[in-house]
Amino acid sequence: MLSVDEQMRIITSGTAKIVPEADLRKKLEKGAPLNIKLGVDPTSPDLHLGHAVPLRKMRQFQDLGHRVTLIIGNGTATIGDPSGKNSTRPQLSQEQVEANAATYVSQAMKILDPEKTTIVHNGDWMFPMGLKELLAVASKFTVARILERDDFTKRYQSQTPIALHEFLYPVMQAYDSVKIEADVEMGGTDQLFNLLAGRELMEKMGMEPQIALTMPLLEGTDGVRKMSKSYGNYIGLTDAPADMFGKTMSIPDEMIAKYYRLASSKSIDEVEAIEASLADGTGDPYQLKRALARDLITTYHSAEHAAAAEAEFDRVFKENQLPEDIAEVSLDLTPGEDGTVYLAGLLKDAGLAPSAGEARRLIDGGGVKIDGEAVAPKSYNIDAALLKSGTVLQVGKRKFARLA
RNA sequence: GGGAGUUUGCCCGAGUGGUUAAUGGGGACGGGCUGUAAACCCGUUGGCUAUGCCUACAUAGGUUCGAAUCCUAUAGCUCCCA
Repeated sequence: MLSVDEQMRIITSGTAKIVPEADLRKKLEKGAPLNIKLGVDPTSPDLHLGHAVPLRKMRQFQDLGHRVTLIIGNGTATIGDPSGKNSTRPQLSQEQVEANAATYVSQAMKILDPEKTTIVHNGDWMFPMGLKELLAVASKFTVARILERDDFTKRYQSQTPIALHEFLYPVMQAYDSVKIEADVEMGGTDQLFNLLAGRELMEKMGMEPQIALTMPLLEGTDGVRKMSKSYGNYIGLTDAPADMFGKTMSIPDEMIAKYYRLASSKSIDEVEAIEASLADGTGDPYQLKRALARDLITTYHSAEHAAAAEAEFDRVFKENQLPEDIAEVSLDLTPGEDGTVYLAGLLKDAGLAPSAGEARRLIDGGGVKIDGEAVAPKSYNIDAALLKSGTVLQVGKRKFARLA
């Protein structure tokens, strides 16, 4: 094991908050491997880069010789985490949760070291709990304490409903820490309250409290809101290499350093060199972004996929060539009596536009191309001869379809 | 249990009987410039083979020549009292 100082340097890098930092040092000084906890709610079947942030940190812990306990929140997911939400989350069925959990684990293992990872389901102890046990735990918290939580305060003040069961979420998450005897619990900054609840509960139940370690939230590809599937600004860990490349290229320059630090496989020293080069202007943001995209694809797919995705990107966006793989669509091209076909309808049927009306607007806006040629405004009905097998319809820069 | 208020398009938010899918902003999308970045400029933002037709301002009825706007009931939400 590395020295405590060296461990601290690696562990603290990129973190948002460690509460309390001094106690983390004390735990490390004992020399025994620590038990690092991360609870994940399998509310959606796949992970995105934002989820990868704490996983990356945990991997660093593992590389330092510590152990990780990954808690699949099949129990807590039935409550729905109120964190960062201004409304009650929908409660999920057990089947959905189980299915999601399976893919969740396989994706997490692309980052974590399986040898040093224990996976547990908190439903295993949550569901069999009787009212007696629940009350014993819940009685350790006061309503005032739970209401302190920012999300609840805001919702209460903005007259947004808070359902009673939502109060149980931090309580049950805290209980997880007791059950697995966590030394450190990881989470995003929005998890701080939940993590501190764990500290409190452990202490009240006569245990050494865990350390709360939060990671900054990673903003999505818009660079503004946190990465989230519901905002549509996410880079999914299972995204196809081409998508992963494109999405990475679309992040704002200001986010490059953060993405490297929180989500890439680069070491702390490498990240710091990149940060410095961006700060003094010697680093080319465009090239750094490309390199970042390659790094991500290499992690979640392979180096070969990364190279292929990059080549494809250049082909489509630098040279304005057609992509290699274009989905084929079978459309009814039967011309009307005047020898024309309804282009707006075709675009809709091909899935390139949500409605024929939208397709018309796209045509008028110059966003529709046939074999690379822009279609003139108002050409909703076009000569049937223009469309034959192999013809490529394009909407915007990235939506293509080839006629079967 | 009683009372008051509120409910508009993806989101916020104008609009209190009378041309009009309904001001404005955000977001999103398309075009230009670029590096699928930012900034900036332009356009679009209910459906429909469309100089028109249909559906829309929580839901269902009603008043009226005419309703997002008035009335009634129902539902959701919020607050106050108990």
